[in-house]
Amino acid sequence: MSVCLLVSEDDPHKPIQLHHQQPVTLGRGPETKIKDKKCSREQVELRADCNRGFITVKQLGVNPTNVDGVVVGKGNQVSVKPGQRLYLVNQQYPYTVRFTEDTPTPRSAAEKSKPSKRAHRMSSEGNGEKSSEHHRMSDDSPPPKKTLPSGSDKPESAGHWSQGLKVSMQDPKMQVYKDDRVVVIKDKYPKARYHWLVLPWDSISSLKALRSVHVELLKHMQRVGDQMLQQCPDAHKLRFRLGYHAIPSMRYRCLHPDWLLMRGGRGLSRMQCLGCLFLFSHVHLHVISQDFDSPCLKNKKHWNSFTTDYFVESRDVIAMLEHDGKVTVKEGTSELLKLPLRCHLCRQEQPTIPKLKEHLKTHLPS
DNA sequence: GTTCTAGAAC
DNA sequence: GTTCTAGAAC
Repeated sequence: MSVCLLVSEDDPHKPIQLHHQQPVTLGRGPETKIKDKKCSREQVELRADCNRGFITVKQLGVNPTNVDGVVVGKGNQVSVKPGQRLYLVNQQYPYTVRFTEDTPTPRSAAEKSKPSKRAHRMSSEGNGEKSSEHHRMSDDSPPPKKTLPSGSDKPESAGHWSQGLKVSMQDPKMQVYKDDRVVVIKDKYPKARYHWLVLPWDSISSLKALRSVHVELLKHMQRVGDQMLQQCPDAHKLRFRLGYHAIPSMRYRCLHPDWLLMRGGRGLSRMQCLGCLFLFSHVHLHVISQDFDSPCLKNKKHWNSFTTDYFVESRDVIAMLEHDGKVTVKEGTSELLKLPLRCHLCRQEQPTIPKLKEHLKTHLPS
């Protein structure tokens, strides 16, 4: 496993080593050589995710900690990746993070005993939870733990400012399946009788970001999707499709409560907060029954995103990746969302959504 | 008058 | 992504 180094930019002291998922509190003191009273002795809590290559920074002190000029805010938490600059307090004391291969430095007892493997969760978030080790699907798990609906896991604090896909995927109540690589959740707004999302723990921002190295993961996602059908009581009478939206639809929206303060007049839109952007941009496989019998299917965009080439079959994505090493999305794909409403089964055009819904009933299995 | 959509706001 | 709503369509 790699290690994380926090490198001081202006008054160089030895880089501070952060171990995977071990919280470290930093502030005024001999370790940073910061004497500025504006900086609390416990200014920030840092936690590195050495597998994914970022750290989370929680501001503990009263005065502002910044990441690239954006205020974190007391009690809030953001992620910092290599290339970003963390200012401990008041735009001063810049640090960057670097991930390097393991050094001979003695490792913690917790880490010594285990082989290097991926972690199975995103960084922990939230309201001052001290440790999530007990319910993290941890590195030292015996062979991939595969579970169907698990009520036993302790819910992880969702964090007061983030919501959406990431929270759903980490909330055990939402999970219908999980293993060491993926988690399956029910879509919060299902567009059919059965609508699951298969999400990799490793965040991939969009189809564009996929490369050959992802082939195995995508094949696994498809297998897991197929597994969902096998345990679906209506699988024999409903048709299903497994695929991706050509352009990711899960929007990332900054939900920091003090977003206005963070903007600091820099014109940062709610859609551009780096911490949130990272958390919300996430490729997901739709496993959806073809009845489209759902009150959540409300408009043309919903319909066309599942019934035109905007919806790319999982096997096509995998084939493209194997053949070309990447996935290309045809120009004009977003225009497909505006096409007239056409029944996916008999191709009959329907004037409105309510009429389409009436029509779909004629195709439902008796 | 009601139904429905598209676009803005979130 | 959802919700809200003005105004188009009927």
